[in-house]
Amino acid sequence: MEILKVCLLENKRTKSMKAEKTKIENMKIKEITGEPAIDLALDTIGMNKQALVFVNTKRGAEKCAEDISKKLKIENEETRKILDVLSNQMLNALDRPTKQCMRLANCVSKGIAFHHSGLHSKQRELVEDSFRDGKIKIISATSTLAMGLDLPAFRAIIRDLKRFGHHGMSDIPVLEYLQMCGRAGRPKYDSYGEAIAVASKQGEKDRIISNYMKGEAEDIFSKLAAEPVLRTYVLSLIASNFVSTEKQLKDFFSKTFWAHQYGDMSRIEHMIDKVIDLLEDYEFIMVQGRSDEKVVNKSASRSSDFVSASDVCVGSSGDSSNDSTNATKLRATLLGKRVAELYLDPLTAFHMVKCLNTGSSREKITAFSLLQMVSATLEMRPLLNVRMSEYDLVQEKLVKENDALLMDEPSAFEYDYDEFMNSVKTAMMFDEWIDEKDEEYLLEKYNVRPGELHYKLSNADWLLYASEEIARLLSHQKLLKDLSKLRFRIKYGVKEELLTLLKIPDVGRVRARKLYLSGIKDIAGVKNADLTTLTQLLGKQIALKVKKAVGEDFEKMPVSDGKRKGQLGLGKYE
DNA sequence: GGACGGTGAAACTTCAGGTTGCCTC
DNA sequence: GAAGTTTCACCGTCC
Repeated sequence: MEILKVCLLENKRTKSMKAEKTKIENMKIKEITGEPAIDLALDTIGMNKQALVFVNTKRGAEKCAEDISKKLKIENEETRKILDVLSNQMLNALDRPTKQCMRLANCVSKGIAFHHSGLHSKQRELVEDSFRDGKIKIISATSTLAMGLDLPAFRAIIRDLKRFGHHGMSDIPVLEYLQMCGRAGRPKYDSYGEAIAVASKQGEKDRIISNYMKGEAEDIFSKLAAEPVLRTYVLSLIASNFVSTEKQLKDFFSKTFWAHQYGDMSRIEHMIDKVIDLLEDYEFIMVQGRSDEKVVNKSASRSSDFVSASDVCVGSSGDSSNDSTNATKLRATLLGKRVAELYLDPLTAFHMVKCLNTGSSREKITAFSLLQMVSATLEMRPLLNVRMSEYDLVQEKLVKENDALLMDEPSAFEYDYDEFMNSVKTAMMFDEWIDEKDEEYLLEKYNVRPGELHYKLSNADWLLYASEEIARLLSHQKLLKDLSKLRFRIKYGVKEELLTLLKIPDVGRVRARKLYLSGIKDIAGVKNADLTTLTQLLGKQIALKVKKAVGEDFEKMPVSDGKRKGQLGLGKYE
């Protein structure tokens, strides 16, 4: 078991502390830069050990890694070669290196790396693996690295204990602090480890000792208290037939940790009632037998959406209780059942239903209108923020696409107007992605790092899939093709014209575009193209595979390597 | 006199992380 | 709240 040695290092940046020497309990750290976190990292390298430095922003993680790497010189030729190879791998992880890739590659060439959610997953894995191999000595990271990773870090240097939140800068939770400390001295790698928190002044030092080192971890609160979570689970319980009456539903919640913590069951019941009303209004559930039963004006065609009682009710249909809530039967409609299966917040699903109804009555809808529809959901948050300098640009796009939008534009004075504008900007970013703009362009224009981009893209893909499922249930056949095409374009980041070529294995956005620009626009074009042309465009191996995929196996036939002089191989820079 | 570059102050911007579906177009 | 980035005004130099 590891022993945590928890120490404090005073930050000498503060003027009042300047006269004081940097001190750590039982340790002397050589002052090189005056930045405690950096000096500690350098000291760790001097001990031939490894460390993680935890900071509160992605930018901070990058700068910290850069600052440490600037102080290092790799003298051993063999080590330099190993790091150069690694650095090259980091640089070429994407089709085209971004500024972030170059920054990471530079740091890695000195054995230092940064790690945060903005990194591409390939780079993140490479960083973690190289730290385990001992090639990387220091990782400067945000809290991504604090959760559950088993790394051979002798030290966890916690530089920042504050983070920007909903109410400005605030202290990180004690639980998170403990998670960070727990990264040091893992049993597999060290007999003990050191967790070091950096304080900027005496007051902060005392606060860290009392709040974090001697403080107790926070209580855990049930997430059911959050309305989106509650309505999702109420629908889910009904749709999965886990409950079929109001009484069963309330009984279920009365036994949850939420009820235990909240105490006041009558208020909880009131909240559940509100959610039931909402779900009924949305036509995701049917409520029967309630004393104040509402008359919902449903069209005859819509009634076919409901699952029959025998389909959805659990065996309690013969329940003879006299209790009024027990008599109130809850059944999910087909639509409600699917919404629950898709794990969507009912509010999001209802927003989609409204938008898709609007879309189905239109002659034509654009990709942008669907992208804005999914961008305006809770699931897509946090959205890209519209800066003051970008306001005109977003407004211009809005004017241009106004007729295409599927939701109503809120008034500029409404509370959610800013979020609406943000949804337009987020949709603009997706729109540029499917217009074949690459990661570097999107990083420059929208300040979205590759890792965040791919997270947002997979979110958009999920929401578009959910929209497709809802459109299918609503019989909006016309929209199904648009949605499915858009999902494909989001996945690959391509214009519509490349969709056919992407069906060929080993052909992604880059190769498809090369083929298209050379006049090879579809499967027939690939069949008709001679192997030499394909080899010049894609390289020999891929050309053979592509030919094989369209039914022509050249594998055993002799073929001339049609590579032009100076042509690159099938690397990422093609 | 105008273009250009350097400098510093002021204004502005940004700030962690990442479940859930299905496999088809 | 703080750090980093962008913008802008001002000044000096050069042609």
